[in-house]
Amino acid sequence: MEFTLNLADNPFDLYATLDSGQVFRWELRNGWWYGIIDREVVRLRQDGQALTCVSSSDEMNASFLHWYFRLDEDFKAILSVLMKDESISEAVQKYYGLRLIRQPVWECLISFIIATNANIPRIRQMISSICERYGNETEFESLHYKQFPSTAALAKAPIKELEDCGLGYRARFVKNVAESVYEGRMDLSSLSILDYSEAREVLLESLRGEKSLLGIGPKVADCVLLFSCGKDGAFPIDVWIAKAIATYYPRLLDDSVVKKLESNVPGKKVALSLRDYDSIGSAMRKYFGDHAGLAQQYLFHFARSTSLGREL
DNA sequence: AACCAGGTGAGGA
DNA sequence: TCCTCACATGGT
Repeated sequence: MEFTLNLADNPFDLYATLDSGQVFRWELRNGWWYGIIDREVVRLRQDGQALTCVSSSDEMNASFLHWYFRLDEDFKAILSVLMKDESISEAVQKYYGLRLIRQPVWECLISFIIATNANIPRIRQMISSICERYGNETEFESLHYKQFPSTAALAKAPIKELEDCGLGYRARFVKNVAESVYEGRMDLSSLSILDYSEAREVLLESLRGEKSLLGIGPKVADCVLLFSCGKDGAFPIDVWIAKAIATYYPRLLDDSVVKKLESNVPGKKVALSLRDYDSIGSAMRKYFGDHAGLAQQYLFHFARSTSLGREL
């Protein structure tokens, strides 16, 4: 299947979108972005207003791609609400057309468990390793690609093997969550139906009683809710966003929270309580509105690309 | 060679 | 409920 979408005046930046740290498996080769969405291999390229898609499956059609990249929304209207000050406006202008993606929830959940306390190149490496070892193969244009591993494959994987994929101490979290999903104790398909706080409860609380080693905290939960469950108000707070907020938006936060963020000097780490974390999320939703999550994604990408990390 | 990375859970005040 | 610390490992 091959087709070309005309983006017309619908702002879209394929590169920024796939390079913004929401997805970890897309690769740029010879001018094409190669990716695997569920079972299907796809290659994409953007030439101005034209977005060309080639894949082996008829399911990878224009309407799916619209859904996946959220091209059917009134993006300009959403952005105009977000651009309330100089800081966010600069970030939006720099990566204009960066979109949130609707990615498969299982892959997203495992990916962001793996992402804890690691940098993006290493996250990509770890995910690539588990796909290589546990993923089913798909052929495309006479090359072989690996799908993201099934719940069964990761649930049954020995912890030692997962550690060998470079996961380190994350191995037991991945196996534990995989078992929970595989055995039906955690229902990922319910998340997009529930509202934000209900869905968050499912991720954070559903297994607390029986097992304490889960690996899903508020940040991982927010990533899943934002990047694959359509909870547009979710506002994941990682070290980069914490720096960005301390720099650009201290006026929106309680003094005590600002002090904690500012005390994040070399050698120390952000130690936000759940209460503080949630208060920041609420403040940002109040300020940016229902699409605060998109603002978060621009600020994240912007913070990482500037010298924010070194200067603070 | 240290320090850091899309954080979280355990344990103790 | 909050704070501190360990955690595996590779990037910078």
